[in-house]
Amino acid sequence: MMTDSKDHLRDERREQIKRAALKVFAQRGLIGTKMNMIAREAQISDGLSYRYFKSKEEILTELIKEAIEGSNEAFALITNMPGSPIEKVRTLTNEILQEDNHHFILMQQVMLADELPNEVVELLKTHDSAAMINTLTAIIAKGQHSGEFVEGNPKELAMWYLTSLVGLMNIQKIDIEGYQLPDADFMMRLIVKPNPI
Amino acid sequence: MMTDSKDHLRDERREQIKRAALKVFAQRGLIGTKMNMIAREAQISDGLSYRYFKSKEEILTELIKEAIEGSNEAFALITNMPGSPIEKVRTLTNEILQEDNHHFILMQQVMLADELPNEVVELLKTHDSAAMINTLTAIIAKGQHSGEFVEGNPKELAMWYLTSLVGLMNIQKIDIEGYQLPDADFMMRLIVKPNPI
Amino acid sequence: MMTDSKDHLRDERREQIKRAALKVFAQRGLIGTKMNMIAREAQISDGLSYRYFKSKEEILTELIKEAIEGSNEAFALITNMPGSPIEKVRTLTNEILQEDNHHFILMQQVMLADELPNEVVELLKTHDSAAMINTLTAIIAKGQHSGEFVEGNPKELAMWYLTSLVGLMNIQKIDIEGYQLPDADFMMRLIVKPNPI
Amino acid sequence: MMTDSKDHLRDERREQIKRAALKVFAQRGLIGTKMNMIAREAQISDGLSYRYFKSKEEILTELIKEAIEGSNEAFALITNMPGSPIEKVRTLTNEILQEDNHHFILMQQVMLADELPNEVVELLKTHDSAAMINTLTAIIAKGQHSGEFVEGNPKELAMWYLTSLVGLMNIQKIDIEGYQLPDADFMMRLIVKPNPI
DNA sequence: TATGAATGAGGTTTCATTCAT
DNA sequence: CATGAATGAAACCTCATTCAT
Repeated sequence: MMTDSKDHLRDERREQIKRAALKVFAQRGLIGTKMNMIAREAQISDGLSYRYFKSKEEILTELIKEAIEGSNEAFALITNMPGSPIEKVRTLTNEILQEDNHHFILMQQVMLADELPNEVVELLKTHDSAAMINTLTAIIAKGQHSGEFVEGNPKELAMWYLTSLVGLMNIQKIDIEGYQLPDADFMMRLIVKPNPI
Repeated sequence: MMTDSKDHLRDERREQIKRAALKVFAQRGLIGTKMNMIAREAQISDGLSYRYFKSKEEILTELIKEAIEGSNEAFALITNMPGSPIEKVRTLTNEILQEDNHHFILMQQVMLADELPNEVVELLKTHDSAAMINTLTAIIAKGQHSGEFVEGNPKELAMWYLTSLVGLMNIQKIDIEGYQLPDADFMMRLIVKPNPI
Repeated sequence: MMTDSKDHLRDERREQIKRAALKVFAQRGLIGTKMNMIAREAQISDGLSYRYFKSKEEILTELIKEAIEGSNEAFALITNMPGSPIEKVRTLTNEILQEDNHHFILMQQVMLADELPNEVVELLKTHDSAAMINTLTAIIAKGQHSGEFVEGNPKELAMWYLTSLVGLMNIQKIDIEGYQLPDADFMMRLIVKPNPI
Repeated sequence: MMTDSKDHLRDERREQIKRAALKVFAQRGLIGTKMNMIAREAQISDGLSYRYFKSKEEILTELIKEAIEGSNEAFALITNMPGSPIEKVRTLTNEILQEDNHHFILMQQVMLADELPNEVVELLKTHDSAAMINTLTAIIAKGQHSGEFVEGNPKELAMWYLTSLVGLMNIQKIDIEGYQLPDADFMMRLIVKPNPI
């Protein structure tokens, strides 16, 4: 039907705008991102975004919804996957350390911001960053039992590991000659017990 | 004397405003920081900052000047101090991991920003973030020779270590129940060769 | 009595401030004049003017009152003085062309301004710049009869002469190397019939 | 073509804003002119000027550029034109005494101002108000030789004549019932030797 | 639907006025 | 009385949003 085609086109546009917005939000921050930057990145005119989104706020809200979903999925994945704690942490780490993973940066910016749209605040309650930490805490505790992970308060280890990882993602935006992200095993040295030879 | 007392008061005020501004800049970013936030944080009226600083830009510029000096000092310190590479890295790490160390966060924001005041751009040329990395690279290379540090491209290790550390500082602003920064030795697991038992 | 001495001191201060204000108003215009400029010119602190005048507006109002009085006096003088029309115009011209005659410049600025304090507006009604022109018109008409002045509509001649003169006063503020005001006889060439030889 | 039409519209708007600004600057002075006055005069919203000019300063700078060009042209004109000194001065005088000639008033305000944008200061160096005076001085000297002009220091005569003329332009803004500018020959009485009969 | 010009609320800065010392 | 630091309303400027084409 006609409508389907129309809807399809409309969805394409929305995705195009969201992709552009995510990139700019991640690079410039929530306030540093101007609507005309999003428009330029999406190669559309200044006014067009408003046919697809009510406001800058709405774009942000949708992006955060996706980010939360992505994050929840990532944690569901490692909760449910088979394998040793080390393998689970490696999977999670690789998930986060993707070159084009802007969602985690966005989440971080959102958590740092203080004046958020109400709807975003509501969304964040469904996310409970503590849940992420608790999941990882459980895995680490298990790994400690099996002797794979270093000793220490598992919750603290989880928080330190996650914040290091997310911080690293954030910092990668700085333009340093020849910089590339480390691989998962480098970061995992923080919590994995060294191989006794 | 009168003059001394006046000058003293003036300097106190300037410091008060800079302290407030540093805190807000670190939390909200360069653009996200509004002058009225600085004023509120410093508990003064909106207009008063302008008796002490020509503009928001001038406040930022002074803060960055201090941040660069602090960073340069930290690296000079570990370059000149006696001791093993491990001890040097531990000193540097502790220097960075101070609860109230907003300067590194500010530096990071400055390096991420795209439209900086000219004077700040000039200042940054005197800083050369590469210098920081090179200093650490040399120490790591030496530590690799003496077997203290893990193998791998020393420059890459330096960059990864520094960005993890700075990212961690940045992320600590997020309000997580019971979160405190890790100590130096936790982070140093990233590059220090484990003690063979 | 004590009070007399106090009042005397108070009046001195008021004069000092008014002198300073007149100078600055004439140089910088009504809006261009900042209260701190007046204070600096009067060599007093920023706040002190407010012990002697309710506001910037009040200072201006008093200055204009004086300017109007001065202008009225000048015209009364030439109306009543004995002598030929030429001598009367010369007296008036010299009155205006005084190096330190800021009052005429102030009057002009006031007449150009559009947002004036109400009280000033009231004052201006007592001045009626037309009165000045009418006085001069009468003198010129008389001088035309006696053959001293050039032909033409006497009112127009009066307006042109006065505006040239006042404009000249205004322009003298421009810093031109070696500039000094012309004397009365130069300006009077505009309306005085040349001496037949 | 599309682009041409767009550019054309843009230029029209810029001209509209400049016209409005010139009128207001001439009437209210550099500091007395508020952006909202320009907007109201141009019948546009407060923010729109900023799509066409970076700042109030830029508007002023462009206007001054034009004023300087106009002034330079006027003096080039009389330098190069054939004719007697009297005819040259008449041409110049008529050039200045145009009802809608706000440029000379603007120039005067600029020369009176004390805090000018840097670029304007640079521009003024290309203008050298002394050049204007020197040009006129030369013409007057020549006219004195041929007996057309009155005796006296030609440079002084030039300065007095010009300042009277410009001051007159400035003063015309005052709203006097039935006032109109004099013609060139009236003003030229200041320096032209009277016709002996 | 798509454009980009236009609007106006909000952030930055200035300065008349007040107030603690 | 005198000072100059402090205040806050108003001016300059930016940018999210609307609207004419």
